[in-house]
Amino acid sequence: MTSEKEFLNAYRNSDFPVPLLTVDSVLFSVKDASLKILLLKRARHPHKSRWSLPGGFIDIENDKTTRDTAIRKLTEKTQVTPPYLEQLRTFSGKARDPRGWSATIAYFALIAHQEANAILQHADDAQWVSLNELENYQPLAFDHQEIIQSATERLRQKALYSMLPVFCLPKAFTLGQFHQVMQIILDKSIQKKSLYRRFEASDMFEETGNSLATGARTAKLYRLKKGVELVSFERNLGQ
Amino acid sequence: MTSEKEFLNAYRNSDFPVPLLTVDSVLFSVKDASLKILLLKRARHPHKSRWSLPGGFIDIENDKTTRDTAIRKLTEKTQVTPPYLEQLRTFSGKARDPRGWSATIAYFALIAHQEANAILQHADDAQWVSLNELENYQPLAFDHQEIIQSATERLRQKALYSMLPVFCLPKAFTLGQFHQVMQIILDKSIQKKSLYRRFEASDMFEETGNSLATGARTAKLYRLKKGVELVSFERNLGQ
DNA sequence: CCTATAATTGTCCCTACGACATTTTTTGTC
DNA sequence: GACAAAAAATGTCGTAGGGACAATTATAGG
Repeated sequence: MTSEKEFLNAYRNSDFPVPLLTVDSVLFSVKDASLKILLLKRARHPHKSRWSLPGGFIDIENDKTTRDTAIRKLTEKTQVTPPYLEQLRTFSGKARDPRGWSATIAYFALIAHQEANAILQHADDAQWVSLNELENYQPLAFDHQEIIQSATERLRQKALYSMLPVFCLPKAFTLGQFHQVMQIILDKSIQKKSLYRRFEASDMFEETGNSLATGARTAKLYRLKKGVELVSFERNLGQ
Repeated sequence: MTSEKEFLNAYRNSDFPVPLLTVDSVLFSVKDASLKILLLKRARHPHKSRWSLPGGFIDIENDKTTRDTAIRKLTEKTQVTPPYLEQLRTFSGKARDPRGWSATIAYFALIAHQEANAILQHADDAQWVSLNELENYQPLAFDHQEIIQSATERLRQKALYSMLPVFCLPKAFTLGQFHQVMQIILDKSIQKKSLYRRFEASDMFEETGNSLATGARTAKLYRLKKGVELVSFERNLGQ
């Protein structure tokens, strides 16, 4: 009968074959009136030079959790940490990676493209790709097509019952901008009045005091209140 | 410049330290008027003899995906595959397992306790534990407490906008039983009328033709229609 | 046949969203 | 400086669907 201490001393992780484990993120943003995601051109095998999601292996020394991995990989490219990041789910299987049985923990994130544009502007191995133009980037690496599909569904679902899309806007934004972003993400028209009612009911925002000339009459600017949680509503928007 | 083929031939998974990867499931059922989960007493190190969720390592040879792993581990104990199984999320980190950096892909499942009782009856290392009595089983192995917490929240949330709890009932069931199960899971009273309206609107069920004497008037028995999907409603139930 | 009890159905209320009209505010033009 | 244009912001009313609870049935057991 061995003690737990003895057991742990004798334990070798690699005594049997283990799956590969990675982390990948779908970073969403709204730009030029369409919903886009960040894609990177793979510099290495496998699937070299295919387009892929930002991600990679866990750094066991430095990543406390896979959330850290996701943030680290996103920050490498954008230089900023996205204001919203949530785990989607894990995709696994024998066939999804030619190196062998693997699993990837997928995250999805939102950011205002203005805040993530620094280097991306001139990189030809990193690009904001509209979901409608994904077909021009096929085949994507691994099962990233499926991950993107799944993340998009989740984003749309959440947009129906929360204010999630504000994280695609800059720190200060107008209701009009929010309305637009919401419509772009959901890909359908939304009643302004319904949205504004929720906006106020959520109690997540405050006026900055300034306003913005969007063309005609100026619009009040709002920002997230400090430390608020994302509120969920009891009903979904829209038809 | 190496080709992908050459790269793959040279590739060794274990050239750098990798995390442990496991799969764990929270199997829910309703029994004796309370929501219970299946716990197993660990037979081995680490955390030997603590109570834990059913789960374990992926069998790279035989599991096509982690869903297979979850089912395999659940079936070992209950001899039946649960009628509902969904991925929750992955829990990871340096500290959650004394063997080292690890991740577990958590699933949650529902089953009618009547259908999973065969062996469990007399096993003293497997037990249906009410969520209210979890404190008597502490400390649970690893971070299983947190996983259970998270799974319970998800189950409750889904119960508010779907018929999910029917999977805790036998193949044929009455509306009264469904109402009870719903109330037990949500831990609050639910309007019968609202539930029945949804039940019909979902169009997921059909009468079996039989009825059941529950005491006074007999109640019609229903069953899931073949091949239906779980319907989601636009609003949440209840205050 | 009568009664108790649970199953099932009926009604009316209330809330939050949909549709769309109206008013307000600002910029720019002549 | 008055007016037109356009988006911002607000008002109003209809409606769907859940909440509350009352009313009606169907059975088992005397």
